[in-house]
Amino acid sequence: MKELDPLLHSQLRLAVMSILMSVEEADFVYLKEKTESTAGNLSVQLEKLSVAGYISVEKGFVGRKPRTVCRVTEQGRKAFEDYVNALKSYINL
Amino acid sequence: MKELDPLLHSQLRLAVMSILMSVEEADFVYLKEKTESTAGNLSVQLEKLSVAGYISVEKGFVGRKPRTVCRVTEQGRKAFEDYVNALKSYINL
DNA sequence: ATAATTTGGTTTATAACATAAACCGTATTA
DNA sequence: TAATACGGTTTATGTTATAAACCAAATTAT
Repeated sequence: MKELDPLLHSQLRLAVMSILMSVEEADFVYLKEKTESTAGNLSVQLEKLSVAGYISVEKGFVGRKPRTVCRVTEQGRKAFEDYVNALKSYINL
Repeated sequence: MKELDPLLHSQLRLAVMSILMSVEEADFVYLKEKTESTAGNLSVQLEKLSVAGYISVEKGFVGRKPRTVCRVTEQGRKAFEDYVNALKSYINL
């Protein structure tokens, strides 16, 4: 049985990655709404994905309001695909 | 995005359930080998699945050696199927 | 004008969890 | 009879997820 990448095997991080896999880019507010997570939890998990190199996080301003934009990286895309393949050995489709 | 049953969203417990879904019954030693887990970890996770009603655990003896046999329950089977369906909303298959 | 609330977050504290290490009783082997 | 292995359980430890508290800036209400 293959190992399940612990960085992806977490509900919130998986949800974030899942969204980013299908959307080119998404900002903090959008991710928070879509995942129904708290801001604190989301902030922590985005940081982890970012440190792992699975996503890029751009912190900027729109007018004077902060705006954090996330994108999945090539590395993240690959990790996600590997994770899905590993999962298949657990839940025969 | 659907919730992922936290009891199943754990590598070892998922592996155990995955095995039990396809095998009628399996004993402790078999599960330990298949999952490559430590006995301690396996013991703890089996207990959790058992308390949740997802598996039945029969502790008996073969001669004087202990033998623990596990089976998935109807409730467990349903929970596993629900989990798989929930997963599909994360990793579009 | 200023006090209260909202927005967009981060940091810190806490509780749950996974895992490993230590242990136990019985059997077997040296 | 001493050491090792088998089949586990219990306890301790380190991570992890999550929530709570906080912060700065902007907006709304008084």
